[in-house]
Amino acid sequence: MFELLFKKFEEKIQLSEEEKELCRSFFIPKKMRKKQYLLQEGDVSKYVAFVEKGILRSYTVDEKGGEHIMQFAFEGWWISDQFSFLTGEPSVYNIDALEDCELLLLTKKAEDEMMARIPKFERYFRILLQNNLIATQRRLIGSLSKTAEARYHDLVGSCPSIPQRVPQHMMASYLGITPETLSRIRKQLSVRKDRVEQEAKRQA
Amino acid sequence: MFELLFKKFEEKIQLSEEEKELCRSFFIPKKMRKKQYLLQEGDVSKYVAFVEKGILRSYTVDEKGGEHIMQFAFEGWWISDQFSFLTGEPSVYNIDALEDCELLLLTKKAEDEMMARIPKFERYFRILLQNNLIATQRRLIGSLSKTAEARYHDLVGSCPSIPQRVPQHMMASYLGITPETLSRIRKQLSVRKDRVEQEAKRQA
DNA sequence: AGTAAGCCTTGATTTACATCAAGCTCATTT
DNA sequence: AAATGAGCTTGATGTAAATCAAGGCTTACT
Repeated sequence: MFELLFKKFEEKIQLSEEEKELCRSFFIPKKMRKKQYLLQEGDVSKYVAFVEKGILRSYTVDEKGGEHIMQFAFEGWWISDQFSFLTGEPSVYNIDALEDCELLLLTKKAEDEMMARIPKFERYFRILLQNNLIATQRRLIGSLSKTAEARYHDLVGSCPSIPQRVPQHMMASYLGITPETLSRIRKQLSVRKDRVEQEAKRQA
Repeated sequence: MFELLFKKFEEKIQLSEEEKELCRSFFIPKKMRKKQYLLQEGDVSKYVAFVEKGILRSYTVDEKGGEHIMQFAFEGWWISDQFSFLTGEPSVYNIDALEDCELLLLTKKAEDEMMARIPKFERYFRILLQNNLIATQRRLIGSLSKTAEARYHDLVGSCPSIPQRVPQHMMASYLGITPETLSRIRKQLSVRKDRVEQEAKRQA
């Protein structure tokens, strides 16, 4: 259950066996079924979740009922509403499972104790927050300056398995475009790819 | 010089007179002329800056030379490239002054020592990072789902003095639209406002 | 098996915004 | 005082993407 978590930790910080043992005790394992909510708008985010298996998404719903996906979380990623988690304010996000999932949950109390007992986690959690900010800033600049096609290209580039694992209308929602537009973009891309492949054949 | 800084601190944390005295010693006061750079793309961000007076902006420049403004920083705000500041990597942002400015600079070393000596600043700086993330997320959702007019409305709502203090083409860059489009939006808004005022007069 | 429901595609039309081009105003330079 | 240039406006035209509408393909219900 904890293999992936420790693998991820060890990309950034080193842990002794005792520390790992201690670590385990802070997390609550949880299985979730597809479509199940981890967090609903208006509730307080009690956990940060580490994804051992499956995919989740966080999203807001606007006045007209439109969904806007803030984040997808695949295996090895973290997901939560950081703001609600830290402040105890009700969340504006929903988080739900796109597939059956296995999670490791951390409460605020557990996180604080973890940082107190193993101070290098201070740094670790700060890096997570940092990376989240950077990714969001990049996405913002992209959404202000790039075409829908370029944004789709970036998304698939940074997460190649996404078209296989996430429904197309959700990718559209993440990109801030309609499902129709994404469908047309994909068609164009495949036509263009075909042409390139034909060229390559003719060359050979 | 430090009045505004302490006022801002005291919105979130309490400080004794000794702590304030100690605090002062960590900051480097700096005056900047209009158009002067605090940070240039490719350099490492050595400071976080607190703005006592004036306005700065951070922005990226794309391949085609287009500027994309990430942030404006007015009196009482903080500005830096958090990523470069924390990691020591070269920055992708430029930061420059839109007016003559008075800043209080904090190096990484000073920030660390400040947090070590007065631990409540751990919390303070985390809150800053947090708020930055939340604001960026909100702006992202807006840029994906709202019209240019609604985004302009939000901007002016959250910072009413901005049209007086920031050139229009920079607001356009922040909003991700052309100066022409912003000009037309403002015209429409003023026409609509006039109509409402005429109505009010007729009522009276 | 049959019907419904969700998801994707495709076409026709509309809309928001970009681009291109010209002219205006005001501050700065010479 | 004339000239230069930056910033804003306005109009004409072009384009990316939204909207509206319909049809086909799977998967799920009963």
